[in-house]
Amino acid sequence: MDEPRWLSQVEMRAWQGFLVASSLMSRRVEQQLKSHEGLSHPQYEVLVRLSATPDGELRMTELADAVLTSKSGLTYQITQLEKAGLVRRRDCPTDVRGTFAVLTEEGRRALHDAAPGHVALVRELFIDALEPGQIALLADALETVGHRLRGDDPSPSGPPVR
Amino acid sequence: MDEPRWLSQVEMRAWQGFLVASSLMSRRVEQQLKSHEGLSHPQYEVLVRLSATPDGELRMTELADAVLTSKSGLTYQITQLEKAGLVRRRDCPTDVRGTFAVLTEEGRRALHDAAPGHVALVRELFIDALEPGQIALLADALETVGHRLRGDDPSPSGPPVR
DNA sequence: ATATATTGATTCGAATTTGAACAACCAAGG
DNA sequence: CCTTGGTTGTTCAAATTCGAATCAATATAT
Repeated sequence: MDEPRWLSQVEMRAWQGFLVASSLMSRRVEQQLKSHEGLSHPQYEVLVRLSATPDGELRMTELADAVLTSKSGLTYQITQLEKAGLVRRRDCPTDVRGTFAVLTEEGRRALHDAAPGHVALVRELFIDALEPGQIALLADALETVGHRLRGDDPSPSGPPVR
Repeated sequence: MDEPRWLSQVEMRAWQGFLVASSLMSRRVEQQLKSHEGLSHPQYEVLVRLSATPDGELRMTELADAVLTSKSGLTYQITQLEKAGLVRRRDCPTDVRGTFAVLTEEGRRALHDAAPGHVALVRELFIDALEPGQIALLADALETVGHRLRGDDPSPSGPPVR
């Protein structure tokens, strides 16, 4: 790492743009959700994931992976959501250690109520700021980056020695 | 807002991709910086901004705006950096209320040491994952989104009446 | 069967973030 | 001059995040 390849101007713009967009978008989404249904963004994501499931339930670890948070972070959020009545915990019948997070009816309603405003904001600040062609390219590019970040990666930087 | 326009599949992919990339990238960068020079990402950004200045100093409010953090958040980080000896505070001569954050020599060295590893990570996970053409498109798209988020916006939704 | 390793979820402490409240101060107009 | 409004940075409490440690239970291997 003696002589690093610095970023070109356009690479810098992309990276800076990414940081700025991430940071500002995150705050706007957070504020919007909090002011509407009193949800945090992580909480909203939890509800979305649960609702996307046939039974409205998911194991804690699976859910933590899905919403990209630590296990302890999810424990905290589920506790909050449980206090709010939007989710409840259910013990796993086949594994005593396991716990399901289950979407309640009230949780489903909260999501139903929060979704339109949330989508409207995302559309206003993100989607509608861009040309349709840009959206498609963004989707591809960001998914590529996501794969590399996840590690389901064809070559992290030269093939793994195995 | 009675009947919201939901996201199309490709719009969903773009948005999800953005969330995933933001979240994972943020964590990776954080870990990398912390393990190398013991800096957090916000702290690194502070050092970068200060070093980009002729005198290596910036008013607190300006700096807070530059690194996209709240004023109180910056106060906290500068205090941390001051404890670490990488930054010091200097009272503004012309405005008693004002404070400059000033990069110390040690701070400059810490940035100098941390930068290569940081850039290498950004390159590995973000830049080098993409084709040059994708980088350029990302740069444009994300800057557009950034402008809208900042509000220096030609049309938040319909041109301003002026 | 029994020892060993792995997994599932929670608890805990430390670090960080935000917005509101605050105190002191500058700037401008009357 | 002096009031009025906006600015500057900090303090404060509350919420949230993470990783390490923990404890129990399960899976695996011998």
